[in-house]
Amino acid sequence: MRTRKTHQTELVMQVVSALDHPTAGDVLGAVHKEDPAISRATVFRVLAEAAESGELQRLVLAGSSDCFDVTLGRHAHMVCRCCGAVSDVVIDDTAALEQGAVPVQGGRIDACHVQFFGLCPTCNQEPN
Amino acid sequence: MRTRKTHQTELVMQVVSALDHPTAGDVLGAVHKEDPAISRATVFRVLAEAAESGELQRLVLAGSSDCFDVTLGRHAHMVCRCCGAVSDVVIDDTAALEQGAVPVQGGRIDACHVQFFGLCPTCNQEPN
DNA sequence: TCCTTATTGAGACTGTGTCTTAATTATATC
DNA sequence: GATATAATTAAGACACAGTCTCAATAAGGA
Repeated sequence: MRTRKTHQTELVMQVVSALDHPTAGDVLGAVHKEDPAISRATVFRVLAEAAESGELQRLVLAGSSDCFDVTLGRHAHMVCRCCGAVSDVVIDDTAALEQGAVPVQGGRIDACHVQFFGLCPTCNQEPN
Repeated sequence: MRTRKTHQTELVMQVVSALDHPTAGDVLGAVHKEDPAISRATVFRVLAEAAESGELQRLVLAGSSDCFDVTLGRHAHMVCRCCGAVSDVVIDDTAALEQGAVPVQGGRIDACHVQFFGLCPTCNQEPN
């Protein structure tokens, strides 16, 4: 757990809140606009610790790099197949899906991860 | 499309069929037991091309490196949270889930990716 | 057998994420 | 306000998965 309040951590957390589902790289870019002296390791470390402590949610997505989300409640995500943007999706409970799932070789299912692909609002309105 | 039949491609495809959901690294390891002269680039390239042509399915999973599957039909996968092994899971149609999904910021949902986590048969039987 | 060109091997390169270590600095205590 | 100490940081090495380039090799048709 983090015991001291530092300029670096404050800035990272502020930037994460300001951006929409940023990757660590996105956060690093935005942080560097404010203070280029902050190191890459610090940004990755602060994000990892915030995710660890539950202050943020780390989104581990198929085919994208990890994103960070300030919305903590259970919800799913959509990855735009045009620009890669990640956005929130409200879904029904997946209990039924999990109930109906049969592990062919056996074993036990614990959890279910659902992720959508599609077009974000911006790309959906473009002529292509 | 591949027009020539080579020793390297034959060995890679044979190894993929023999293994269960191998990663490119797994395939490389197994290929090297037979012929250490085959290069990493060749293994990655052959796998990518086979996936591209539909001969194999590339599984892009959240939190794991890509795996290759000789089973082509639509099915889901379970990742063992103990050993990381990937195994097949038969699931119900996800159309209902997709129907009930609401993109909070708007946009359009195209596809749905479902992935399970749990214990593979082996890890499920261990005392821990 | 010879030629053409598809395929390969080697290794550079990229992106994402982690780890190590010495230097810095936030905060408690005086 | 000054000092001590231990948490935090900066820098950069490292690891891993995957891609790309390009000269060398070899498959298969003529």
